[in-house]
Formats: sequence, structure tokens, C-alpha cells
Amino acid sequence: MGLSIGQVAERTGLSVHALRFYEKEGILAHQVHRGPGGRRVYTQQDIDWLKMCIMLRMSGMPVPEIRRYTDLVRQGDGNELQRLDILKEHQERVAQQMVQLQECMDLITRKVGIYQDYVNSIAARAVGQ
Amino acid sequence: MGLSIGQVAERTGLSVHALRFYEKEGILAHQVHRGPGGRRVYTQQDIDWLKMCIMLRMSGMPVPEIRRYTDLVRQGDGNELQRLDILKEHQERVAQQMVQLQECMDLITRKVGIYQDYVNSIAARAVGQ
DNA sequence: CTACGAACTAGAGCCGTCTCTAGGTCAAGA
DNA sequence: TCTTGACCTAGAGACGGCTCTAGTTCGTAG
Repeated sequence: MGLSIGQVAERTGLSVHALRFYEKEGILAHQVHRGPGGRRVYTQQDIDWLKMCIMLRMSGMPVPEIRRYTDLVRQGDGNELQRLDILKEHQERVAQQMVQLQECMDLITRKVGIYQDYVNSIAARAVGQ
Repeated sequence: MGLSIGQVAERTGLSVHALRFYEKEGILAHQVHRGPGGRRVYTQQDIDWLKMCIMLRMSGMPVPEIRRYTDLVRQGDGNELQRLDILKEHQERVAQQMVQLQECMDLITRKVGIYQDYVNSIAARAVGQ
């Protein structure tokens, strides 16, 4: 049931380099088990955790902050409030990002509309000749 | 009606460094006019263009692609289709980004909910003693 | 045996995007 | 006259996040 680093790379979309990098940066919740020859053996839990990390990264959480969060989880029960703080803060940032992105989208869509109309009118003229 | 680089920095939120950098990277639609002593003098047009560039950057368009777009605009009429292509491509990317961001948001919101409930239950227990 | 592919480590390198430094010009006010 | 502050250029430096290299070690297939 254990997976090699290559298999995890496939399943997560991360490169093997990135996987080792993340491990070195301490953002894996639990120490990765090693198989014969010192090779990493990942569990489904590791993959699930990585997928969450990918979500956090995708939404712009910096690696050091993911590490802070991971550290809290590693420490175990009793710091849920701190974990919650980190998540809430990030949630707020993501919300802002979404608003900004929507603004950008609106602008782009307006411009696309204008250019589309213009290009269409040129095309119509050409056909009409 | 001309503005100094410092004034533009204030109005756009970019640093003066960033403004010079953007200029060097060729993402200003028109050559910035120079006043006495070789100082940059910006027009309202420049600011408007910069604000669009900021939108494009915020939504993840790389500087070289903004340059490509800017080059087309500088070249003048006749390449509207190419401009449209760049914008549409970017629009697509932004749309994807928004979907991803929403997924991340959902995950985070779920987790925040779980932690919030847990923290509340602990607090209730403490009060109830 | 040999060769191959996949893994290992430590550390260097790269890319994008600024950001800062050094050394200088200039204009206005004390 | 001296100082201050905003500006100038060219180029170096910083930072985040990977990505790649070099040199090894395995286990399996031919």
C-alpha cells in the first residue's frame, strides 16, 4: 500500500524534486517512512496531506506559513485556536484575491468584447464587399 | 497636468523602482515624456495604461506577455486580432484560476468550520464548569 | 556481469519580479 | 552657500519556489 516518490509525483502532479523539497521544508505532517535502501514510502495519508498543501500553495499560502501550520498539527491537540487563526487569515486573503481577480476578469471581458466587436465588424465589411 | 514619477507611484500603488522597471521592460504604451533635467513626466493616459497593466499583472499575466500586447498597441491599427487572441487566452487562464481559487476556498472554509466548531465546544465546556 | 531505471543526498542554479545601491544632477528654501 | 529631497542611470541583490546536477546506491532484467 506504500507508494514510491515517483508514484506520488504522478498522483499529485508535483515533481519528485518538489516532493523532496517540500519534505526538506518540513511541510509533511508526518515523517515519511523509508523502505529498503532508504527509499521514501508514502501512505495515502501523506498524499491527502500533500493535496491539501497543494491547495494552500495554489491559493498563495507561502511555504513558511504552511510549515507553521504543519508544525502545529504535528504538535498535536491543544493548539486548535492557532491553527484556526492561520486558516482564517488565509481565508481572508483568498477572499480578497477572488475579488481582485473578478475585477481583472471584468476588465478583460470588457476589452475582449470591444475587440471582438471591432474584429467582427471588419470581417463583415470584408465579406460584404 | 504632467505628473512626476513619485506622484504616479502614489496614485498607482507601484514603487518608483517598479515604474522605472516597467518602463525598461517596455510595457508602457507610449514613451514617457521627459521634463527639465531628464525627469519623467507622466500623463493621465500613462496612468490609465499602468492601471490596466497592474490588473494584468495581478491576474498573473507575465511581464513579457504584457510587453507583447503593448508592442501590438504601439504598432497601431491592423493587429486587433492578435491583441484579441492574447486577451482571450489570458481570460481563459484567469477563469481557470478563479475556479481553482474557489476550490481552495471551499476546502479552507470546510476546515475553518470544523476547527471553529471544535474550538467553540471547548470554550462551552470551559464555561459550563 | 552488465546495464538500466529509479531512487538517494547535498548543494548549486534558475526564473520572475521587483528592490536597492552607488554615485550623480538639479531646484528651492534656510 | 549649504542642505534637502526628489529625481536620474546602470547594475547588483534579494526572495520565493522550485529545478537541476553530480555522484551514489539499489534491485531487477538480459
